[in-house]
Amino acid sequence: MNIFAKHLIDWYKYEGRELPWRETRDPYTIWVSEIILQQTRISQGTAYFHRFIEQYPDVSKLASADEHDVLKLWQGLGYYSRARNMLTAAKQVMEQFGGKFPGTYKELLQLKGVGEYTAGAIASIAYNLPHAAVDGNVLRVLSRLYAIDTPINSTKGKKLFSQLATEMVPKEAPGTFNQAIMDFGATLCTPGKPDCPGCPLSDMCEAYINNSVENYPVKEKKTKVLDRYMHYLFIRHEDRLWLEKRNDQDIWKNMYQLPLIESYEVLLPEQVLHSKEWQAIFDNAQVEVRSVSNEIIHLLSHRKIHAFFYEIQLIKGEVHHPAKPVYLKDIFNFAVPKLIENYLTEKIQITQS
DNA sequence: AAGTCGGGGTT
DNA sequence: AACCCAGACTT
Repeated sequence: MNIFAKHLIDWYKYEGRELPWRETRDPYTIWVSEIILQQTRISQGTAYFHRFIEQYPDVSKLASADEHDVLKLWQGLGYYSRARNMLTAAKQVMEQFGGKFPGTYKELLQLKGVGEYTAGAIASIAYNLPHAAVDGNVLRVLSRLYAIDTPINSTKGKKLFSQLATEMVPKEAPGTFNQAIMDFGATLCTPGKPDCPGCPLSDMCEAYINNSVENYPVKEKKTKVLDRYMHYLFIRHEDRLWLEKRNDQDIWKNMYQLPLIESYEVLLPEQVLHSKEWQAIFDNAQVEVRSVSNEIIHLLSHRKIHAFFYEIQLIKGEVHHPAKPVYLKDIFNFAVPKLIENYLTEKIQITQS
């Protein structure tokens, strides 16, 4: 075994974290944990992991689930394509792999939502196969260890780091090594203020030797954030509220929301009330606009959403909109984006107090 | 190769 | 405000 792997596994033995999904070798359970933890901190994902395994204890249960139920379970976690893809993948396991979770790296890669990282993680942790699992932690650790300037998110960088990681994986303990290097990156070789004095690899770390640890890893690009303006209509009539399902190829696909008037520039309430969209929705109906919320900023990784909530009472007439009236007592059964959840939670509390 | 897709914690 | 988190998919 190479010296890096030896030190990392030794460190892991004493400093590694105890995590729920480390108590099993079941590939389904490990898969669930890996998908949940994509771009997600353990502190945020753990509760979702427990609820997911409780509701869908095996792949056949998940395969026969309703997509909306899975999205509801995923609500608040973000990157909802993960939930939709898991349902697709579960059906793949039932149909293409006869209900048995695929047992090789190549087969794992065929599952929807499983990329190189996740396939390597499952293959190594569940099956002890010698594949690397290169996540953000591994990129950081390797870039420092070898003082590599190639951007980690460039095509060249991905290939290079994947190669390095694969060479480092010891055939004796691939799963243990992959979890060790990830824990090491998450708790010691951290993005800011890494604990170099307490690091068992500092003697061999090129970046530390050059006193340049903070310069690694190198990334190219930055995502530019676009503004979107969402004018949500909280339309009430007696004990019902209008909700619609988002179907477009867009954020929050297949989740529910309040009827929406969207613009790509700032609109005053006066302009919303006189917009074509508004006129089309309410036509000859009689409504009262009870209130308009302040601007609520909802930040996503690549969008800045400016949201406004219009509280509208339908007095009489019809609402011409694909949205359907649902009973207020049922609204929390619908999967909604965090932005909507926050508003509804606050609004219903006020309504009931 | 660049853009899309969430939400939350840390600095 | 910027960065990052057990990334993958689409264009």
